[in-house]
Amino acid sequence: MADIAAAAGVSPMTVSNCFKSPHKVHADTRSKVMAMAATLGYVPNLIASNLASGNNRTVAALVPSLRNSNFAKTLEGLSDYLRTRSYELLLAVAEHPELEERVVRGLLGRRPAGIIMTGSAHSEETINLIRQADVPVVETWRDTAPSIDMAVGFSLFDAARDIANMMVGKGLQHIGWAGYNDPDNERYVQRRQGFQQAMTEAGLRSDLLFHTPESAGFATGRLAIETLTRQEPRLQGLCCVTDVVAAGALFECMRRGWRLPEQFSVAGYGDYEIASEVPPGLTTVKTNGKDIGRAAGEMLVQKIETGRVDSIIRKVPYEIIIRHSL
Amino acid sequence: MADIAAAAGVSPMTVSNCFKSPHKVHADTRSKVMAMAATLGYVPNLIASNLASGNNRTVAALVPSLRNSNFAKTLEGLSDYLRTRSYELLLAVAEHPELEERVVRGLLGRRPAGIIMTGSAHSEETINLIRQADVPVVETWRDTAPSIDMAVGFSLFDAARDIANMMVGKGLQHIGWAGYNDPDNERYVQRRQGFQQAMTEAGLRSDLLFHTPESAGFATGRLAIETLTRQEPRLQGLCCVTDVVAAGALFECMRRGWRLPEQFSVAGYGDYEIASEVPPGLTTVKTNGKDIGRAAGEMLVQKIETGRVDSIIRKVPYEIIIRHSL
DNA sequence: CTGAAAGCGCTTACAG
DNA sequence: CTGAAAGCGCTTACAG
Repeated sequence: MADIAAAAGVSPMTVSNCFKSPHKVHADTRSKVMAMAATLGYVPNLIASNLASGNNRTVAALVPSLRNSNFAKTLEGLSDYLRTRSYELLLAVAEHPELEERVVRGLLGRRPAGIIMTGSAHSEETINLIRQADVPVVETWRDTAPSIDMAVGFSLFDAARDIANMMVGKGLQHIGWAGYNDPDNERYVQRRQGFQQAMTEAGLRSDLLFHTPESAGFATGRLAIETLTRQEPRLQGLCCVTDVVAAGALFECMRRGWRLPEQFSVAGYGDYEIASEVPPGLTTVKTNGKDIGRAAGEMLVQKIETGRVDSIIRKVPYEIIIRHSL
Repeated sequence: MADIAAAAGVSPMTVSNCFKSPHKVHADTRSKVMAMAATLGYVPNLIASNLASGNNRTVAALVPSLRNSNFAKTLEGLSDYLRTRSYELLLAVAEHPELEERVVRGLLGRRPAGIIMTGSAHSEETINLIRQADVPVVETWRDTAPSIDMAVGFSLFDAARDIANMMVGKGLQHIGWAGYNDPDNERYVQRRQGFQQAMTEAGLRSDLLFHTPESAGFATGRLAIETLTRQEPRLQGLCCVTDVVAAGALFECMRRGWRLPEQFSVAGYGDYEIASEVPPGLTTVKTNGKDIGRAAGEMLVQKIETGRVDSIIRKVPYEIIIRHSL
């Protein structure tokens, strides 16, 4: 900045004003300064600006994984919104909860204006660390009382119960669950509980459960059919924790030559792209990750800029998409 | 920092040393300072540190999309590596090339120690902007001469030619291509050209091409079969720009009751999870996005810290995975 | 081993 | 409309 001030024959203060409050400076000097800045390829140093002004237009996001397309969509929705508000995104991926504290410490050191957290249970230390930093936080994919500050999402429990109820409504009597067995992941636990609730309410067995680690992906659906049909040969349908698992189940049905939905029913979760393309089309819960990301950005920026927010919890709708697997 | 210096009865300089060069300070004063820091919940302000020391442990990454699982994997590999080296990741998603310059300006303002760019053609302005900033840059998913500084990837052309050659080797005479028609995306163009090269070398038609926008996803495979079989009823195989397209083609084959590979062959690209699960198993090119991300991180950090790098271009291997679709 | 001085590149709050 | 002074929270390069 000093360079361009010298080159343009003005004070650094005037250069600063050209960028921050252009109306405060005479058009002639402004154009001289801007021309100089352009030829020197000057880009204002935002970190010096942050330090001096005390406001940092960056938002930190903590996600457990980028593989998960829900989180990828959330991040895209967030990123799109932040760009419109000229905030930058500082991203940290912490697969293991043990890494979390160290990672959060790294983020906090950059003094972000706000933090977005996604999924997973958070440790006591992490939560304390963030509380002490006294920075706005929104937890995504959550509609229950936020553990720190704000939350945005929908009830995973309700969504799973709704689609399981659809299976009950079709008259199925023997319905299994194919899920992932990560106990740290409360989102998976909530879905399974929603399924079980629906079964219990209908007076059906709620213990036809099959779980694998999340890494199994498509294979989970196949293995669930193999295992649960041995356990209950009258099995008529499978309710799945994600569309990936459901697609795996559908592939297994194809291999076995089962006709859907006459001989067997499958329900998914997520409405991923594959849901509409895999024959015969997957009936599933549509969850809008991008909307969650945008809503999280809106809440966070509102809190950062005004100090308050309309509501501590924001709900984003989900819907059941009916196709032909059920 | 001043607070904890006062509370511990030492100078700010000593507090700074406790964090940066713990060996330089007496164990007793150090433990007193650290205890004070812990009770006050002090996290060093890295942005002030950056400004004073002139080195900023953050790396900026520019990606066109997070939906693309190749890029998500690259980012994960990069993020994992950067964490081990205590660098933070500043992420920007710029779908449209027009946004690129503005986004890059935002990143540069944060004075990152290095930049990772992914995919897409970059505009002249963007390239000049980055050159002027004089910061190390690695372009990923590219094995040709870097447009700015360094590159890591493999030949998308070679990989596509190799798998197309496998189809030729099976004796197929009428082979089509199903791709995406984004001319800005040189990665898609290179794959199509690899396919065409193989066809030309084998003396076969290289003009059985079908394209849709990338957003069509699975549908592209289905539409390609519908369109190309009308154009060439003897069509025996389809070479696809990604596994998603190939899976869409496979679903269409199932709907038509075609047996693979006897009646029809399909080749994919990417070895996504779906490739191994969709019946009858997709023969495809395995590309390791995570390795590319890690290699990009290694090159960049080496350049940042030593000022030089072993090689300006690094190749990451790909391989053909043989299953039953071909 | 400890700390006083100067400065990183900006901005805030003024005075002219 | 323009700019001199002081300061953001650290670090560098020293002196003690």
